[in-house]
Amino acid sequence: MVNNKPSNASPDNYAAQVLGQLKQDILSGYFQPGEKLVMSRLKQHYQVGVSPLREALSRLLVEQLVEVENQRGFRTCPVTLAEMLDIYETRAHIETLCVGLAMDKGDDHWEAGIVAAAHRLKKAGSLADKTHQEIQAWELCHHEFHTAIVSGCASPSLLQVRRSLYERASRYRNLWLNSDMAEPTAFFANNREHEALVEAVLGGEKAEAEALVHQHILGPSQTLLPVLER
Amino acid sequence: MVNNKPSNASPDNYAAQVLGQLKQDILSGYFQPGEKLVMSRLKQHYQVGVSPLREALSRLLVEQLVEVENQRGFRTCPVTLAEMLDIYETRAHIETLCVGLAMDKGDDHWEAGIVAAAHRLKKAGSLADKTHQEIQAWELCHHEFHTAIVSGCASPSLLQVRRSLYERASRYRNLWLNSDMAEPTAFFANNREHEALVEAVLGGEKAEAEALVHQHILGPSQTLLPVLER
DNA sequence: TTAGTCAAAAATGTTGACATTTATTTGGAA
DNA sequence: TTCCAAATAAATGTCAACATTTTTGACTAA
Repeated sequence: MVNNKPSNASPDNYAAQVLGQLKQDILSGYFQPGEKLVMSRLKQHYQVGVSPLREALSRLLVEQLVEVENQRGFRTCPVTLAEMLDIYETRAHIETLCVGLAMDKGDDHWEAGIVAAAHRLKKAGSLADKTHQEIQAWELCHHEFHTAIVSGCASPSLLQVRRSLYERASRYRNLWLNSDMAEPTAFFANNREHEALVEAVLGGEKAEAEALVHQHILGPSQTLLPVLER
Repeated sequence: MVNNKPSNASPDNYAAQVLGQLKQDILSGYFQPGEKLVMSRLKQHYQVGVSPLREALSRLLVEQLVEVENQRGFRTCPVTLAEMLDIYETRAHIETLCVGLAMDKGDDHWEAGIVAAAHRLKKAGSLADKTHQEIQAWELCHHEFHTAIVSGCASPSLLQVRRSLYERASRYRNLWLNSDMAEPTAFFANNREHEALVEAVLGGEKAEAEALVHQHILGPSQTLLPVLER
């Protein structure tokens, strides 16, 4: 457990701590799709006992990153083309819904947040010739940009749905980024799309904004196809 | 654990078994909102040990039915007016989205399923003068009716979102049903609404169907207000 | 080479014990 | 009566041990 013994100074018990690590290792591709998660190996790798591991895996079960079979233990969920397409389509619908509601409810403060996030995204530069780490950093900035836009929908339950779907989609994105066929600039939109979206959102052109964001989310799924077809 | 020892004949371990019971007891109101879930008492009540209980509670954590604080254990999530309204609004949006997509994608087989479910709902009769058990049975039939309609959207991830929200909303509905102010006929729509919805869906009137179902889901939330305001 | 059986090894899921933390109670001082 | 500190009781989270189940490997027969 990286010698990070739970104490009063730490708000997380072992289960909560190892959850983050397990999730990261699944989403990043360290554990392969369908891989058996053997307790003895996890114990060694994460330096934590069976009970906290089982608790963390129980949470990942609900988040659909692992599956379990009685007496046969846990394994990472498989990845499939059908699921990837489904997740991306659902994400596009949800994002569109969020943007529309945000535009209905948003105020000046919300608009300022968008402008700031758009600025940061622009400063994050182009994706050409970036390392894997840099691409992940860029994507974080990109995600925060979109999060700023949808934050105006002011619906905790809807935003939670959005977060969960984003996470599940990130596994597919990483699977592709880790492959030898990844070309980041083919997946991630250039800055013109972002500017057009900001313009539509701030200009109150709801139908335009919705169409733009729907395509913005759904479009890149086509790029992921090849990694799931072989 | 009702002497139901896990065996090869049973696909569920203790954690999976007690999960169902715990969830039922939270959603039905046996555990009050904000109630501390004390392990020693749960052990006695469910006749199962700490580990399976913690695993089950870890799953309920993700499903937002319980919350946890390190070293202070688990407790049921509070219920709030704001959350109830948010959940119902999100449900209305999601249901509308599902219906719209189902109408885009549905086929004859899907339509037959709707007609059959509508028939069963009609045979389930009126809600006047029904016992608590009978109301729950009616609601199950009602839910299956709506599920038949949305099933045509053919999106597993979107339907999972729908199921999760329905579950969270059911806690609020039960809270109200258990109160001394419940009048079921005030909450549950009469059969005319259902017939109108079926007519719009099967007639391909998408905008009409979407408007009807949106109101159908969102409307009853007003009835729940009083139980959360005191 | 394939299929089946059996034994050994590995893995799973659970329990009771226990160190630690939190909550409650008791007693004393102001 | 209220507040605070200390003691006690209760609760939490984790672990090693272990019964049970599954998997693997070896062997034999066809």
